[in-house]
Amino acid sequence: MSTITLKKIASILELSTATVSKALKDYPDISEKTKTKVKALASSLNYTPNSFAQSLRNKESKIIGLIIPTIVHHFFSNIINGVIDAASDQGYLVITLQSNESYEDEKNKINLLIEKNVDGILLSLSDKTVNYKHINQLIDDGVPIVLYDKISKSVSCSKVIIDDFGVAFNVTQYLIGTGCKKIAYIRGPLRPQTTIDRFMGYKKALEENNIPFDNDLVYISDNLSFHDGYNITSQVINDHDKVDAIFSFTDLVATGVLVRLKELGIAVPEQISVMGFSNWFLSTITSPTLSTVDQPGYEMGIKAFTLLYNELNQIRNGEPIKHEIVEIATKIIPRNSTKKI
Amino acid sequence: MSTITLKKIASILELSTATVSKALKDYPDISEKTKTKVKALASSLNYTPNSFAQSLRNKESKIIGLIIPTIVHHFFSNIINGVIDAASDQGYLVITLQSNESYEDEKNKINLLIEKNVDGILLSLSDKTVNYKHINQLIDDGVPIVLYDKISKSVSCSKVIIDDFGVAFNVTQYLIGTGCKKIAYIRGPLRPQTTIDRFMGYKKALEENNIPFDNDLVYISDNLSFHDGYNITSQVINDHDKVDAIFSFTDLVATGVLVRLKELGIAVPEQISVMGFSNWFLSTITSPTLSTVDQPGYEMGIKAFTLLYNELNQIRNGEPIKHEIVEIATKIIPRNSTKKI
DNA sequence: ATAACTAACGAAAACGATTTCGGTAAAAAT
DNA sequence: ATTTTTACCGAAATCGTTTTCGTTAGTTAT
Repeated sequence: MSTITLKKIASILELSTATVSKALKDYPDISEKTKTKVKALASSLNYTPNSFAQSLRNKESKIIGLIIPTIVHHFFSNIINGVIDAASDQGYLVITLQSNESYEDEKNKINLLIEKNVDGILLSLSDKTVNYKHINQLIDDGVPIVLYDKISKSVSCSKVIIDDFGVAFNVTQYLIGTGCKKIAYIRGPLRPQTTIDRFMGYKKALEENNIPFDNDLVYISDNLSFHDGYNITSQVINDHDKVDAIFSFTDLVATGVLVRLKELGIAVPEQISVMGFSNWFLSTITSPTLSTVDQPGYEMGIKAFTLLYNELNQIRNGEPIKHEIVEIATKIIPRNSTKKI
Repeated sequence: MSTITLKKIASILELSTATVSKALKDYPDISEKTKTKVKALASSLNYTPNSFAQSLRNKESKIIGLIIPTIVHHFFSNIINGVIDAASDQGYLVITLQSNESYEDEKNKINLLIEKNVDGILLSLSDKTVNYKHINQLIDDGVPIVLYDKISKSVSCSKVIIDDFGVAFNVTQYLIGTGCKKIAYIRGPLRPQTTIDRFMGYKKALEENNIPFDNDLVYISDNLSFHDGYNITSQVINDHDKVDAIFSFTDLVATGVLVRLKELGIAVPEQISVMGFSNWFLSTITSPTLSTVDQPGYEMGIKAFTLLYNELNQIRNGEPIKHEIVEIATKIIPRNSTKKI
């Protein structure tokens, strides 16, 4: 009932709190005899240090903040999972918050975390964030922060990303390798770096294969939804003849593409190949199953925490802080919505 | 850079920290003049109270713990979302942890949260948990806890549930209403209360319609996976003639059922109706789309936090703690995998 | 003019854990 | 026998906020 403290243990053993504290942490200036005595009593009394007092004294909470654009999302769920696992391994706990792809929310949530004195923050930028003052402010204040997935090149901090450019390049190359020549591309919103890089990869691959880039073949899906994929597909078919592939920014959109193509009686992949991105679970159960790119959220989460953890240690040891940029490997997962090579 | 504290403000204004503290919290024994002076300086200096000191002093962290069996799961993602939203509204932050459906993990994660002095815990029991000592221990220690979704009737605390029995009863009734007479049921693991209740609801509906219960029509899916649904469907077709409906514990399993039936050339719903449970997103994109039951995770999350919050307030006010059991409404969502009434 | 209030502020003691800097005893060295 | 070590332990200051209980100066009442 009544919480048990160092003072209580000390008074029972007729020692000082200083001695008890040091005994529990194996300080060399405490005899083995009292150490074992103290430890025995502490464990029998089920003593756990008051974390508030520890945090106050040590100036660290052993808690980190994680800001996710949208929690209910397969990829980001995996990120959360990875972060929490990696953090637990090092004795850190994770407070998760959601930015809802809103700049205001992002700022507010960051402030909440700062007020709670988290030791560091893991952040994926909202699609609406175009101003990075709030992030740079954090960095100036010495709050360790690492950006993951949706990053900005104009912020100087550690980052975990995938090689969006390279992957999009390879995917396009792959489609061309299966004989596709007129590849429509459904891209995401204009601003985020990921959407820009993937778009550039797509474009570059066309160039290298001497396929003229046609801006009319590029469609924008603003909210990356099933319905966007569905509707855009109608447009694609309406606008163009002989499109033989649709490469879509994310699996959810690609699923909409598949459904619409089936309605239109267009054979996949015989007439049109469809390629997704992210390897959501649902890509394994569409018909036909969806070729896609594995985007390893769990690993990204692990890595993001690891980078943060490194910076935390650098700070603790008074070393200069080294920012690191890590690229997570991805791979194409061919399934039945694209032709065999 | 250097963190700014009450003491610092006090010395600048030549006041005591006591006065500054009270001024910021609008104590009546501070003059308006000094209040405005203090507040002005505090905000211009961007003062935020040190949460560690506050927690230590006030004995509350304004953080709650949330334990989820598996994070990467549509229903539970929605729970997380609801909890976080409801908590933020009241100034609480949420530490999320995962039990991985393991009893040991569940115990350990609870301990981590307790050591961090969270103000309360939201818990969904792991499938492996059959012993409730660790939970009752918490309750005895006065830690507010509310169970959600996967609960136990033998623990006395607040709970948020859906009426599993009633829903399963209604679903079965619904299938019978569309003309089904031989309904196979794919249930979940034996122990959890939700799986028991849903099974009982299924059974009861058969009884009330004078359809003899046949235990051979009940299959167990231990890990509630797509593959379980797929494989069990093979068995169902192999074991029985004239099965005209398969009611499955969760959408993921039902999706496996759909895929396997399609492979076997069995028409859905003409030959066999398929019913899922949970209304995952994927149930809207299967072919045919899956009839299911809406299981509102977001609302459950909100409600779960609300119950916890109520208990927190009762404790703060020294009132007796009242446990509450809330049932969240669910509804059947007919789609194309079942016949029209 | 004295007593009785009121208004406005501060001193100081928590909350628990950590750590520096001594201090005392016993053991070893001279 | 005296000095120097060594081995152990404790006092006390901190971390930053909160809150009780005074205290003082100024007001109002008698």
